[in-house]
Amino acid sequence: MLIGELAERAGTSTRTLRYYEAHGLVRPQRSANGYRVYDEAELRVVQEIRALLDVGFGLDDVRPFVACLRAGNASGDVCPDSVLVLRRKLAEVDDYLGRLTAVRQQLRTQLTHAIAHREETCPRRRQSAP
Amino acid sequence: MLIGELAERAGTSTRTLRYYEAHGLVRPQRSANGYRVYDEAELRVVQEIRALLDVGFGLDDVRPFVACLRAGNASGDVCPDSVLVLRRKLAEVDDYLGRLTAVRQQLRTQLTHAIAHREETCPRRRQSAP
DNA sequence: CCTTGCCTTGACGCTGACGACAAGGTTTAG
DNA sequence: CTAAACCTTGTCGTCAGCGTCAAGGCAAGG
Repeated sequence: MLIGELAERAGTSTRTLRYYEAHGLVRPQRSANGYRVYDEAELRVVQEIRALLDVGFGLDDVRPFVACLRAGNASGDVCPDSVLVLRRKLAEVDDYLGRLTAVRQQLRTQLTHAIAHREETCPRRRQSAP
Repeated sequence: MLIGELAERAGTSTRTLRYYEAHGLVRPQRSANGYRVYDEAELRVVQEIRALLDVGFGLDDVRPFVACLRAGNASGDVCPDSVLVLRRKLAEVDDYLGRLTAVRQQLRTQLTHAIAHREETCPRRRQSAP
């Protein structure tokens, strides 16, 4: 399988696949003319990468999952290193959820405050709300 | 007040203040020698900008709030344009909260799945958990 | 032979909010 | 006279995950 086919089957671009390779996540063979040749297993790997990136992982976070897949596991998350990353990410998400909730609360407070002061002076505002 | 003093009082850098000016958020006068001269009101403006950026706003979002302050209002969020931005941001935050919650759920699922398959083959793993 | 359609490496662009420098002018204190 | 401590504009670097040319090689069909 050449890079174009893999890109299409994985729903990405060739640029993306070369980028992953440059970062050590995908290792194709090379044919005599220098073309990248991928085997079927790499499709799984690329799909795993895409799924994790979509969820908010970085390329560095993805490495253990790829290694886990390459080690012959059916899914990339059953290895200890992957679990560590999963735990860390879950903690990050929880933390971010907390801060985002606080932000949301502040926004609501500001909104109610703003609406309570609707009648105050505003720039170029002459119409009054019914 | 010169740029250094404002930066210190606002808890930012001079670079930041020049950046805000380049983006039309702060308008200092100039003294004879070309130095930027800020009046007291600009401190409030800069503080408003910082507060909003901390909460996740972009510089473009901040503009209506600054205009509102300049229009003589005690706080920057009481003007209609500011309220629009607040509403939009609240919606964005809500949306992001939803997706983040879904991600969190997926992470938890993956974790339990991974732990359930602890005994499977993993790269360089010889010790068994007690 | 020529075109089409793959593939290769290399290098710049993008987004946002600045940090970090460079090279120089001004003012004040000693 | 000079050093210190301000200030000015300008430009490049940062982080991430690519998009987007550019310039060229290789293979197959007409």
